[in-house]
Amino acid sequence: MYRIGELASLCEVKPDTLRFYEKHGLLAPSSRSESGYRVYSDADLSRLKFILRAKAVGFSLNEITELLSIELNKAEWACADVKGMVDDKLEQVSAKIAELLVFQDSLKRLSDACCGGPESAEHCSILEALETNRQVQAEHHAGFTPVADNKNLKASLAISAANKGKSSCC
Amino acid sequence: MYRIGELASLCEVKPDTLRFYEKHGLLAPSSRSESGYRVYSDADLSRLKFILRAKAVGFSLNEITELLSIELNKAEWACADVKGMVDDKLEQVSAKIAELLVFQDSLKRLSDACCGGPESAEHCSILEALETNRQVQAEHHAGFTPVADNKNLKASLAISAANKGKSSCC
DNA sequence: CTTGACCTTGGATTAAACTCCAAGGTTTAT
DNA sequence: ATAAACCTTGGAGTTTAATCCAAGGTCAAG
Repeated sequence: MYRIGELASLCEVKPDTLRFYEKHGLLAPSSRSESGYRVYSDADLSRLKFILRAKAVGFSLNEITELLSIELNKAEWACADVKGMVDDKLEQVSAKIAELLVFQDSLKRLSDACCGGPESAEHCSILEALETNRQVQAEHHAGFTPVADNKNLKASLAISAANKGKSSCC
Repeated sequence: MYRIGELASLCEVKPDTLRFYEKHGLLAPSSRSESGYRVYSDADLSRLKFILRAKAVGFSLNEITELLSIELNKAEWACADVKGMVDDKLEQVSAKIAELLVFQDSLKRLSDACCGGPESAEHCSILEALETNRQVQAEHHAGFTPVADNKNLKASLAISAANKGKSSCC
C-alpha cells in the first residue's frame, strides 16, 4: 500500500501526474484512508507501470485508455469486437518494433562508421546511415542541409559525456 | 520535386505541419519556386519520413532534432561526443524495443486467451495478460476496476470492425 | 504543541505539437 | 479569362499532458 507521494517517487512521476491520470480515468487508487488520502495497491502500481511503458513507446493516453479497456464486458462488447481491437493494437506494436529495428540498425551503422577511422568523418549523419541502410546507392547526395538549432543538443551532450566515460573512439 | 501539398498528402500530414516543422528547424524545403512556393526534394522526403518514423515510436521533436543533428561537424563536436550521443539513443531505442516486445507478447496472449473459448471470458484483460506473462501467480486478483470512459473506444471499435471482416472468434 | 513534510481540492498556467484563419498571390483547367 | 484549387505570411486557437498554485487538513518527530 502506497500513498501518492510514495507511488510517484517509485515510478519517477509527480503526485500531480497521478491525480491527473485519476481525473482522466486511467488510474484510480483502490482505496482511501480515513482522512481521505489516496491509497494505492500493488495492482495499482502494475497498472501505472503499464501506463508508463505504453507512454514511453508512443501511445497517447487515449490509446492507453483503450488498451486498458480491453476487457470482456459482455454486456457492452462482443468478443469479436475485442479481438478486432487487440489485432489493431498488435499491428501497431509490430509496426513500431519494425521501425525501431531500422533505427537501431542505422544508429549502429552510424556508430561504426563514425568511429572506424577519422577519414570517414564527413559521412557521419543519421540520414546517410539510414539511406545506405535501405538501398545501396551509387549516386551520393552532394548538398546536406545542416541543422540550425543546436542549443539543447549542447546540453544533452554535456550530460551524455558526464554520465559515461566510455568515449574512446577516434 | 514536390510542392507542400503534394509532400503533405504523400506522407499523410497537413501542409501546416510542414510549415511548423520548418519554423522549428526540423525540415526546410531545399528550394523555392520563382513565386515563392516551397519546393521539396526527394532528400527532403526522406528526411520527413525519418521524422515521422521517429515520432511514431515516441521521440519528441526535440529529440528528433538531436537525432538529425548527429553529424560530424568537427568545428563544434568531437567524435567522442557524437558517439556518446549515438550510444544514448541506441540505449533508448533498445529499451523501447524491449518494452514493445513485452506488449506484443501480452497482446498475443490476450488474443489467444480471449478467443480460445467462451469459458475464459473473465480473464480477458490486458493487465492480467501482462501479469500472467511476467510471473505465474497462484493468487488471482479479485477486484478489477472497470474503465469509465468508453466514448472513443466505441468509435474505434466501429472503425476496427468496419475495416476488417476477420472477427471470427467465439 | 508546534514545526515540517505530507496530503486534499479546485482552478490557473505551461509546453509541445499542431491546426485554423484571414487576406492575399499563383496556377491550372474549362 | 475566370473559377477552383493551389500557395504565401502572420497570428490566433486547440489539444494533450502535465505542472503549478492557494488555501487548508493530517501526521510523526522533537
